[in-house]
Amino acid sequence: MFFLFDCDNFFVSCERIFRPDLKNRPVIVLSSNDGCVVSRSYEAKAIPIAMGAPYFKIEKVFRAAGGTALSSNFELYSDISRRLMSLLRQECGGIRIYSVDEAFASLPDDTDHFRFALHIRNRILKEIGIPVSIGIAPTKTLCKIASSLAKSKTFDKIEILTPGQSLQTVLKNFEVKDVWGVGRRIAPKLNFLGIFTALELSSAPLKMIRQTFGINLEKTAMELNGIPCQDATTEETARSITVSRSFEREISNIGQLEAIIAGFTDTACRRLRAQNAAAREIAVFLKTNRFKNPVGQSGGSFLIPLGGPCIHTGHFITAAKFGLRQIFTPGEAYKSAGVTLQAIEEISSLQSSLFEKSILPPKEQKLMQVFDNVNNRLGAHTVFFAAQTVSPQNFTRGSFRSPAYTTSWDALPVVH
DNA sequence: GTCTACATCTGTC
DNA sequence: CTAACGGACAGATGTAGAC
Repeated sequence: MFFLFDCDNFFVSCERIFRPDLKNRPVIVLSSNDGCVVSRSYEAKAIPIAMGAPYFKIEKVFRAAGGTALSSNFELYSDISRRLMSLLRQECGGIRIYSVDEAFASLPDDTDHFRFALHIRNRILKEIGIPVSIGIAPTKTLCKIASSLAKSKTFDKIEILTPGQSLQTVLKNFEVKDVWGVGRRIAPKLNFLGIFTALELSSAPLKMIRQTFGINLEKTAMELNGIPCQDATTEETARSITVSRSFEREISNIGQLEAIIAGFTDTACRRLRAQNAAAREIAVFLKTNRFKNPVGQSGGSFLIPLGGPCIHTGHFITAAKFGLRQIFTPGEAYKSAGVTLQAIEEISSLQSSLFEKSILPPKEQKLMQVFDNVNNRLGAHTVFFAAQTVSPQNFTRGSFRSPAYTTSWDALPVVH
């Protein structure tokens, strides 16, 4: 059986650990630039505040209801997430992290599933302070449904789904648009074909589903029938690493963009090395404001090969700047930009190719190791590349950010 | 025509 | 006073150019 551990209102729950005064009150967390609502307490959902709503549109009604809005504090959330995942790893063995607040695990049939789930739920609540819902089922797609049922419970928040009559009833009452893997484009098409519920999708002819929608939806349909198509509770290294931001104000200055791109490249490379991995490509992209000009969106992306696996921030910055110049149009005002590292491999499994130049020169490895060590020990930007002359604070907004409670001594509140 | 590389789209949290 | 709409990931798909 698969288990899905899914935190309730994760970002809001993280904030509440250090702000007990926010309990039982409407609280939301905003995306960067305080743009959109990305996490809502139950009280905020009840107002109602929609997921993804632009803050400026709901601010009035939210404040009138006595709500508290916070800027997102990813340093805090990822630290809480790390603790949570290591607890799960300790309890379940191998886990598959699906997002900051979600992980799958697989457990033998002879365990008492409910009892085990309850044990973990209580441990996380007590030791980390976050409420989690747990969905248990023979496939991951059914786990998703189980966990959404668990969330609507008021007590225990654990749901087990096993094939049989009761599962049929659950699927019959579950809208197909809410099934994992069915999004805003596929749902209407399914509806057009007379498929409105998860049960109808599970009993549709597999061949037709495959021909019309592709292999992924076929797998989804099979998983609804209890046939696992996605295995894997094993951890894997990332296939790609992206760092991107939208800016508070639009930017048309190439020099400024270069510095920002260099900064993105630096954080991407640090994440790359933290996984003991190397990348062979970096892609750069620019975007104009899609809300100002919904048609004729300009910008674009450019992919640059490094000529072999690479871990050296300097090489990536040089490549990224080159890529930026390929897509930059003078006079254009850009609203967001980013870089992504691709063709990633674990360093341990690197094979040297006859046609590639020297694989990871030892000097470079040593240099980056020292670079990372200094920054890890003495603080994030103790040493940095000269190309990177701006910090994110200079071009993004976050007016209501909470302190770095778990990662900085200075941020701890003084208790008298 | 078919293959390949690439940008873009789709879906998820 | 006005304007103000995320970020990260995987994987599929559409298409222009190469063969």
